[in-house]
Amino acid sequence: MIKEERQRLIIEKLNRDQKINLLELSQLLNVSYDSIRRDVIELEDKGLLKKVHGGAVANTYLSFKNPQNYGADQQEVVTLIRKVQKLFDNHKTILMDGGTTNFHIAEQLPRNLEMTVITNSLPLAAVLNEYPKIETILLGGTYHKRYQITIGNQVMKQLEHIRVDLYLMGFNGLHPEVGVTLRHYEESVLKQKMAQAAKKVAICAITEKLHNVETYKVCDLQDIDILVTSLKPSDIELNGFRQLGVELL
Amino acid sequence: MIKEERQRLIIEKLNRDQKINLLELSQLLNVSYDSIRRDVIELEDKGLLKKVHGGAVANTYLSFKNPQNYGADQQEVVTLIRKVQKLFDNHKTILMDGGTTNFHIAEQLPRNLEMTVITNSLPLAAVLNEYPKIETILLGGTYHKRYQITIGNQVMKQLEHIRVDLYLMGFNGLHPEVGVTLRHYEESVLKQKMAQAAKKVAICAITEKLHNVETYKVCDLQDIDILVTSLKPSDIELNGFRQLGVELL
DNA sequence: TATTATTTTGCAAAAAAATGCAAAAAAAAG
DNA sequence: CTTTTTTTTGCATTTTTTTGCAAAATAATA
Repeated sequence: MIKEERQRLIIEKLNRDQKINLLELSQLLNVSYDSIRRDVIELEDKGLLKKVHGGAVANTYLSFKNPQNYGADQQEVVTLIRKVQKLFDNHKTILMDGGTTNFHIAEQLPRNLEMTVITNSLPLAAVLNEYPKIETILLGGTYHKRYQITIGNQVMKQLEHIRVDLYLMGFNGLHPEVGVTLRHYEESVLKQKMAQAAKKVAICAITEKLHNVETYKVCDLQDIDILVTSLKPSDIELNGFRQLGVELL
Repeated sequence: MIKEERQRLIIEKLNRDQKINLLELSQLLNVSYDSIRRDVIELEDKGLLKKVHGGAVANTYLSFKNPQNYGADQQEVVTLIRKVQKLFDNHKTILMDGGTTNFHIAEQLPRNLEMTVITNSLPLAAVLNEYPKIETILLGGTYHKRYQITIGNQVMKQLEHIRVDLYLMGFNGLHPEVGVTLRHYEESVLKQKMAQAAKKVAICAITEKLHNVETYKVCDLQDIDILVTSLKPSDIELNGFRQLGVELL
């Protein structure tokens, strides 16, 4: 039996039962436990299921997260998330702001990652709650209802006393000459401050946002240390982005 | 049976019965008492239920949204909430901490109330989000997963720069001689600080909490300006609570 | 207060996961 | 059709997680 067929059967069974048991499945399909386990790892990497001790469950199992409609570029988002995960390391402290990209990333982290996340996003704090070994620090301030983040002077002040290993910056537009841009002024100021509080700044861009320009500028491309995209570093789309000091992933 | 399957069955049974018994459940699922107990702890950490002695009940944050689930003291809670609403006025700034009581109060406010609420509770911020004219300020700090509040030094520091009209204090025990008490040390210290930041301090007590004493003391009864109960001010139960400076509602 | 039930804690056995390795199978190259 | 290279697979070993148990601490109840 070829791998693809096995994986198809796994997904089918998962859809029927909402859960699978590795041992049971290996006996049923008459292959070694390890093969099934490796299949499940692959399927998890593709974002098709969630691996748990002893088996796997559907992605939405026991979770209040509404099934994500990644939309057309689901595959791109999955690729992106896999790449950006390399930036997460045990014992690091990472600053993450709001936005859907960061939210998706936070949903897909390794279950036992041991680190500290500082954020001004309430949905992010809620997601991070699921990870037993992640310590979450929330930046306090005026609560922005629409974006579900805290903003304002108080957030700025707290940032002055913070120094993190990495800032994963959310944004709206990224252009080789203009730099990183945002649709909202207050956020753009906040993000500048956040960048100052970090040793390194990374941004994670879906292709759609490349070459896009919005109203308010956060910083130049040169101020970004790491740019994560789903493209190969040699891709034509990235012409102009290959600059001194910007690491392409 | 994998852990996730068990946990799902627990949640399902909980949704059906509104409460579960650990012993009963361990026999039903044929696993040790400890496993079930550990499952319940995990589920509580995820905010999916509330652990009680010998079992668990549906999470009040969620279940109270469903009026059917108010349980025995539904009527009392409704009376209380109606009374406490008199403390909320347009153009006031109120400090509210976590706890189910404050959560219920926040759920029932007049639609167009125009005021500012400062809080360290994430569920509270989420609820207040529904009111178009309430400005919410979130106190930032270390996120306590179980209670879904921020705690620690950072919260304390922010409180130093804050002065509010009223602090609606959540608590565990209230006794005429001992004063206001709490089950957790860190929270008790925080509440002291919060009380200092307010012109007036109010507490809202269901009868169950009257005469109750917990481990950590927050303040004396004299430090409370307003005590809201569902009882008449002349009620025998309130003997000892009628003290100089404490206004009974 | 005594008594019972429940929770907490530490511990050891069992189950499962991760890792490294080598044989087998498949694919690619010549 | 071989040979080489890559991928897949199963197995043994180590590490981690889960589980059940028992003693001690704590909470509820009579």
